[in-house]
Amino acid sequence: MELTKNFEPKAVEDKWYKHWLSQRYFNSKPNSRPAFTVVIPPPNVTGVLHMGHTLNETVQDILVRRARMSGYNACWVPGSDHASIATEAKVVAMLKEMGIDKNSLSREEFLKYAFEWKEKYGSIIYNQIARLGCSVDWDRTTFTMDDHYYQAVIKVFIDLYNKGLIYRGARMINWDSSAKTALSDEEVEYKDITGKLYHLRYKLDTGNEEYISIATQRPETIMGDTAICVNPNDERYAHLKGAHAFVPLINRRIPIIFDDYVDAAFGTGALKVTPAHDINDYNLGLKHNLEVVDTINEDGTMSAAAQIYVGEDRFVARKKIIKELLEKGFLTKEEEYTTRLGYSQRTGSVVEPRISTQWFVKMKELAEPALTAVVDGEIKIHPVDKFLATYKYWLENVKDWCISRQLWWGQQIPAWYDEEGRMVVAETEIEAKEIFNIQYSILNAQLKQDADVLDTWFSSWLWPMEVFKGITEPGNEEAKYYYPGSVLVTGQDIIFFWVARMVMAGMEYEKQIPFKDVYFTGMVRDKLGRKMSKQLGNSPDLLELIDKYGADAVRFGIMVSSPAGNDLMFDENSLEQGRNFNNKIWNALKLLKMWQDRQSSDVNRETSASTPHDSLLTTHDFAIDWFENRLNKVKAEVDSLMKQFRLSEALKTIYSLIWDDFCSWYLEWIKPGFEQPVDAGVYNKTINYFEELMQLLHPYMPFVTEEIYHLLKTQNDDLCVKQFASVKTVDEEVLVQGELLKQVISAIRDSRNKNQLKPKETIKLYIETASKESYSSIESILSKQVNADELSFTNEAIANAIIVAVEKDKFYIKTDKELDTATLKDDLLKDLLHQKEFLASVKTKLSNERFVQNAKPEILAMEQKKKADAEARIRTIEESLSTIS
RNA sequence: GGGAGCAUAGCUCAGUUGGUUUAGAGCAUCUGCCUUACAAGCAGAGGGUCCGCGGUUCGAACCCGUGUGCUCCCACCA
Repeated sequence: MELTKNFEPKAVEDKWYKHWLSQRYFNSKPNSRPAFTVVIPPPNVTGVLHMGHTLNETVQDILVRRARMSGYNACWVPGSDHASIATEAKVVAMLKEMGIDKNSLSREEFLKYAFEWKEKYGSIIYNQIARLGCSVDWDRTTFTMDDHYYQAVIKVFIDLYNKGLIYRGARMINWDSSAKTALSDEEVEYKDITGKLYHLRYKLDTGNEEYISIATQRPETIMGDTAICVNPNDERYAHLKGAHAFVPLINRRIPIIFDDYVDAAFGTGALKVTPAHDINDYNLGLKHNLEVVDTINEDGTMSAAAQIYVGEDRFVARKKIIKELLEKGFLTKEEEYTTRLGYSQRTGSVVEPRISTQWFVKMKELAEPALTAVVDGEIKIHPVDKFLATYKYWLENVKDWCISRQLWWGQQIPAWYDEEGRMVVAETEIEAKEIFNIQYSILNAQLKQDADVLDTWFSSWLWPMEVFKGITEPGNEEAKYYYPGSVLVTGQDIIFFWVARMVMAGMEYEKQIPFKDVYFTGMVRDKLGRKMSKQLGNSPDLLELIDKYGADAVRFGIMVSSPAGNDLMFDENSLEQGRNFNNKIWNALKLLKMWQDRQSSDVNRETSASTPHDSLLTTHDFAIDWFENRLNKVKAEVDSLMKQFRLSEALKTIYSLIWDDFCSWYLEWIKPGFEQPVDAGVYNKTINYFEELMQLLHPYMPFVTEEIYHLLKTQNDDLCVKQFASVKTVDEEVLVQGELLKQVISAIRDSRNKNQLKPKETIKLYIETASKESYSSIESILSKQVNADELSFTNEAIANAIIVAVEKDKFYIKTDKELDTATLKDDLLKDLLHQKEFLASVKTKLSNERFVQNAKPEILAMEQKKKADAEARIRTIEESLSTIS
C-alpha cells in the first residue's frame, strides 16, 4: 500500500464524519447505561462561530467522546439561540440595505425575514460544528424559537406570573435607542471615556442678578430639570431654603431642594435634578415628589417636552445647546472629565436611562436555591477559586430582572389588554377572554396582546430542560433519563446571564440542579493579548483554519495552550504544531507499514526461518516491557487529569507519550537493521500499542486517529466507539530502568556531539559498573542507540577515552578520532564544581539538628542518598580527571 | 469606590497537602546531522534573583503580611 508523504486531512475528515453519522454513533436514546449529557451553549444565529466557540465545542467534544468510549451513553445536544436584540438588529440592517424599512412591515412579514436569516446563519454554524468533528446528536438539534420551546417559555412566564414572581411596572430602565428596546442591567457594558463637565449657571428667582452654578455632563437634558439639589450642610447654599431658579433657555421655574445625596465637594456642590434621564435623579425625584419631564424620545431624539431642538438627536442637540448656552452667558466653565458610560451589549449604542413600563422577574426567591446548590458543592465549578466568589456575590446582591424587550423577534409576552388597559395573562386569546369574563364579567372583550417579546435569556435559562421537553412534557422519559446534565462548558462572561439563571430555573422546575460540573473556559485573545473582534480583524475564520491545517490540528492547537479558566493567547503557531503532530503519527504508521510489507514478502519467500527469532525477541524484550508499562502509566495519569478537567495537560501528556516515548525511543529501540525484517511478535505488540495510543488521543483528534486505526490492520469496529480497557498496574522498576537507559544514551550522545563525532562514526564503549546484570537486558539497545560497534565491561579506567558518568556508573568512549582533552577536562571540572556545591548544601542541611529531628524519615533518607550519590559522583569525576593527560 | 484573579526561561504556560526541585514542558534560539518513517524531521545544548521587601518554618516558587505591575468583575457620584 502506498501512503502519501504527509497526512492529508481533508478527505479523511469528510469520510469519517459521514461514516460516524451513518452508523448513528452520535445518536443517543435512553438505555440501561448511565447517561452523560451535555447541552451545547447555543450559539447566536447572528453570525458565524469564532475562536471562543471553537474552544468551547472542542472541550465539549473531548469530554463527550471520552465518555462515549468509557461506557457512558453520551448525548450531546446541539442547537442555536435566536438572540433577540442582536439578531433583530442584524435583520433590520439587512432590510435597510434592501431598501425596506422595518416599520413598513407587519410583525408577521418581519418574522418571515428573520426566520430566513436564522435558516441561513443557523446552517453555517451547524456546518462549522460538523467540520470541527463534534459528535453531537443532530436529531436533537434545538432552536430557542422552535414551537415546543416557544410554548415552554410562555408556560414558564404564565407560571411565574401566577406565582407572583413576575410583575409589570414603571421603572427606570436601560434604554437602547438604536434597537428601541429596554435592556436588562446585565446587557449594559460600561466603558471609561473622557467627556466634559460643563458648569452652567441658573438665574435665581430673587429679582436680583444672582446665579447658582451646577456641573453636568449632559447639558442637553436641562430642559428636563425639575429641581436643583444641594447638601443641607453646605453653608454656601444655606440661604437658598425655599428659593427657586430658572432653567436656562426655557426659563422653567424650579425649586432648590436639599438632600444628603449631594456631595458638596464635587463640582460646584449643586446638582441639577433630571428625574426622567438619570437613575439617581429619578430616586431623588421620588423622594422629593418632583415632576418628571421626559425630554428624549425612544429613538434618542429630543421630544416635544424639551421645547427646543425637538426632533434632533440628543448628541447633535448637545452640541447646539452648548453653543447657545455659551453665547447667552450660561456656560461658565468646561473641564475634562473621565467617566463611565453605559453601552448596549447588543447594538453598541449609548444606553439612555429611561422611565418606562416593563415586565420584571423577582429574583430574590429564585436566587436562594441556586446559591445553595453551588455553595454546598452540589454543582462544582471549575476552576472553583476563580468563579465561586463572583457567582456568590451576584446571587447575594441580585436585582429584579427586566425581561420585556420592545422587539418582534422572540416569544411574545402572553399578556392581554382591553381598551381600558385592564390586563390578564394567558396562553391564548381565547383563554384570555375567558379569564376576562371571570375577572371582569366582560363577555368577548376586545383584547390586544402585549407587543413586547421576552429577553433571550428568559428562553435560554430553560435550555437544559426543554431540549428534552422537560417543561412542555414534564416528567417524560427522556427528561428523566438525561436531566440533570453532566457538565456545562461555557465562557465565564455569561456566568450571570446564563449559568446562574439556568440553575434557578432548574431548581424551580425540576427541583434539581441542571448539571453537576461547570467548566469555564477563558477568553480567546490574539497573540498580542487583545480581544478577538471584528473591528480589529484579528479573529480568524474557522473554516479557513480547518482547510489550512486540518480539523485535528485546529483542535490540538486550541487545546494545547488552554488551561481552564485562563485566557488563551491564540497563535497559529500552535496549529502548526498540531499539523506536525498529525504528520509525526502518520510517519510512524508508514514505518510500521514498511515493516509489515517486508515481513509478508519474507513469509512469501519462506525465508523467515532464517530470522533468529528467539534472539530478536530477547533483544526487544526490554523495549516491549518498558513501553507497555509506560503506556499504562500514562493512561492512569490521563484518567486522573481528565477527572480534574485538566484537558490541556492531559493532551500534552499524550503528545509526549506518542512523540517522545513511542516514536523517539520505543520505535528506535525495536527498529530492525537496514532492510531486515522485524520479528512478528514484536510487530504485533507494536500494532497493539499504536492502536491504544490512537484510542487515547481520539477524543482530542478524532479524524487522524480513526484513519490510522483502520490503516493499522483490518478492524471490525470503529475507534469512535471502542471502549477503553481498564488500566493495568505498572511495574515502576522497569520504568526506572528505562529512564536510566535514556539518560545513559543521551549522555553518551551529548558527549559524542561535544567531541564532534559524526553520527556515522562508530565508537567502542566500555562500562564500569558495580551492577553488570542491570545492563544485560538493555546493552544491545544501548550500543545501537549510541552507534557503538563494541560494548564491554571493565573494572578499571580506560586510557585516552572520553569519560561519561551517569549516576554511579562510568562509560568510556574509545574512538580513532583525536580528542580535544582540554574541553573534556573543562567539562569535567565544571561538573565537579557543581557536584561539590550541591554536596555542600546537602551536608549543611544534614548537619542541622533541627532538620534531622523534624523532617519526615523518608525526606531524611532521601537527603542521605543525595549525599552518598554526590560523593560517589565526585569520586568518579576525580578518577576520570586523573586519566586525562 | 468595592471585590476577585494573576505575576515562574525570549514567548505561552505546568509545578497537586511546604521536603525525590540542583524549578519543568512546548514554542522560539544555538550546534551537529539530507541516518532509507518523518527537514512540518533527527540528535544534542544553552537559557530562570520563581515581581520587590518583610515574616512563619529545620526547610518557601508554594503559607502569612506588605509594596509594585497587569487582567477581570461589580457599583447610581452629577
